[in-house]
Amino acid sequence: MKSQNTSGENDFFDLVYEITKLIPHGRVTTYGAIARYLGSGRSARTVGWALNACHARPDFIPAHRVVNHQGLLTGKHHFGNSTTMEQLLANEGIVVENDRVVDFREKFWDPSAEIDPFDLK
DNA sequence: ATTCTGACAGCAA
DNA sequence: TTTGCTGCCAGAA
Repeated sequence: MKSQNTSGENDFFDLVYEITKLIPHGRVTTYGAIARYLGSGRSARTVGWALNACHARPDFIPAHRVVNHQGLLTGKHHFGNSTTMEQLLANEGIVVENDRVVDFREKFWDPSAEIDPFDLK
């Protein structure tokens, strides 16, 4: 049965959306980090698949803050124009050089490490 | 129902 | 070191 979760939705997709919306302004994370936080670990592809459907969501999903583990804007092509994602990141102070987030490691925001249980309640 | 693809990531050679 | 294959989950044909 589908039990309701106090943190949000139980659906993998919705979970991805929730986490993505929790990404701080000016920070980025990776598909694998989200998947890992969800407990799936290697289901990073599903995270990307969920974000692919984020446009179908009424809520704004800052999917531009989600990149692959290299810091590459692999999904930029899904923002309509290839430059939209880069523009959004640049708007947040994130410098994108050659489709890659500059100082990605500094900008990286790991949900499983940064989110405290107190912040979730 | 089966097969393939997809905004990834990890591991083997 | 780089390259390639496999695993993962969900949806479309």
